[in-house]
Amino acid sequence: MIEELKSFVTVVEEASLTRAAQKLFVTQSAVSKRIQRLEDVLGAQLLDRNSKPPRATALAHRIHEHAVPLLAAFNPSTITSVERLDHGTRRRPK
Amino acid sequence: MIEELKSFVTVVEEASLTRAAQKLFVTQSAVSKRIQRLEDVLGAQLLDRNSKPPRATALAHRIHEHAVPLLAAFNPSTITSVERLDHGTRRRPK
DNA sequence: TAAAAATACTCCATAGGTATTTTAT
DNA sequence: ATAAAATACCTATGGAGTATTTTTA
Repeated sequence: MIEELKSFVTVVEEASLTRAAQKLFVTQSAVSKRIQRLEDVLGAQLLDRNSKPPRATALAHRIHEHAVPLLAAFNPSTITSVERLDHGTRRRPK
Repeated sequence: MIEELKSFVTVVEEASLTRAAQKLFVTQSAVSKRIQRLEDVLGAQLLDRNSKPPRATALAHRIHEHAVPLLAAFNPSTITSVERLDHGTRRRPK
């Protein structure tokens, strides 16, 4: 889930599926499909494919704006040591 | 992906996995696992399970704060008609 | 002991990789 | 012509349901 969101953010910032894929250590195909999936649930376009590299739409920028702070909250460095669960915090299966 | 995030938000707001599951039209089991998945990627707890219903952690509230505006951006009503792709906007396979 | 959450198990959908085709420059 | 993105195809993974067990109150 975070991966999908991170992919989107990376694509917008790199303005390139290929470069985003490299940064994310996945295939260009995978990134392409992740964006398409997002577009499908949105029912709207995130990329304008009439140019190459594709240009992020206004909607994409709006979402990007909110996605970045969320990803930051997910960043390990923003998590305090007391919150971190290294071991045995969750009930263990017997 | 949005579903997973929406589940988290719903759980925090309902303060109950069962009620969240009902609202989301999925199983309590599914919601439980979605939260656990998020906790795993975070490496931190989102819920304090020492009480019932479980209480959202500070981290959970921090993430919730950012997740809500993002979900709003994903809401169809915030998408303009020109952005919306009803048909034939994406290149069609021949 | 009753209600809620976690788990074990199974099944199927789908995310991702490879190879290829299509498209923009 | 060439580099980038989209697609077809296939496979493995993991997400979701059911049934059950554990746990809090």
